Amino acid sequence: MKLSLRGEYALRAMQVLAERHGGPVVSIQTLSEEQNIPKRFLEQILNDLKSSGLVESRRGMAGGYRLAMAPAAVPLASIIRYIDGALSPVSCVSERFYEKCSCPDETRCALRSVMKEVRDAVAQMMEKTTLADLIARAQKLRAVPMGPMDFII
Amino acid sequence: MKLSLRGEYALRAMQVLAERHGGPVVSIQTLSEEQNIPKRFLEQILNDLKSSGLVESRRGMAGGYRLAMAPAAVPLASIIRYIDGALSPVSCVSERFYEKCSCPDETRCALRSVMKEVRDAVAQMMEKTTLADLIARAQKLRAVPMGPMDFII
DNA sequence: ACAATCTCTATTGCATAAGTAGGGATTTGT
DNA sequence: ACAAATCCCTACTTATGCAATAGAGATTGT
Repeated sequence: MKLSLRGEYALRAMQVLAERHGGPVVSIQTLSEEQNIPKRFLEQILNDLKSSGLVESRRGMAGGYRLAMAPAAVPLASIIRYIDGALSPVSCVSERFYEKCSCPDETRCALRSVMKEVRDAVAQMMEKTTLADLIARAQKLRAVPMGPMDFII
Repeated sequence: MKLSLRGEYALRAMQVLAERHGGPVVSIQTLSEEQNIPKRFLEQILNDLKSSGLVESRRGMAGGYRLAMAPAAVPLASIIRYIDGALSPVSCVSERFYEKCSCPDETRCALRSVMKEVRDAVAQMMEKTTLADLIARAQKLRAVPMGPMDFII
């Protein structure tokens, strides 16, 4: 039930790009250092994201990456789907990555109906949360930076 | 974001065992045929489930497996967690399989707070749904066997 | 020209998943 | 007692995908 590291890196990089949206492009170097992501690996991931149309790049000395659209227009689901594939726990309930499963009767499969609800919950969450929401959350978290336990010393 | 095949097989086998709860034990052979699961692979899985205490076995000629407890006492979450591990999309939000992540500040990570909500949604669903619920669903699905489109011809 | 960047393809190493195999132990039916 | 069907256990194989690394090329600003 896990996201790949690749997917996690993609989300984190995209969040940084979203925070700097409007400013100059951000280099892999910067993203890599800021988020502790292996540079060469991140390079691949950003290349994929570029193919997806979610980011644009600028080459050369002052090159780097930026979002291809406004943060509010990019749901997390798009990023994950492009990098990792299905959001569904089993592919027989996936809308975009459907594959037949080996169970005797898919139409009457009780497990399938449960998994469909899980899928819907996850998809709805990932669909409605955009990079802009991520930025808003980050701001709130900065405002109340510490958990309750951190005041003990 | 996917369940392993191993996990899916486990759930399907457990569902059959739940349906036959109270009756005689069910052999691997039967489970394998009924659910189209490779026999030898299923054998391993059932062995694992036995170690977890969720099923009991009986050896010998009329041997097989049965649930170790009532279907209503077995949430899907227990099965998945035992076979596949965490329900969380990233391990830094997992309650039982927590691992530190590589992001600069976990306590203020916006992505993490989103993932935590996803985790909670999935966990709640898997926790509240038991094998007994699965049986109930299966009965409802048998009562209304076909989807609307199936009436066209 | 040069340096910093992105671009593209390939390769490697590693872990895990999925499935297979063989032989042993236990129970039942005859 | 014996055979047949089953579970039990360990090991092995094979495939797949993930994570990371490598090298050579293209683009841009100075």
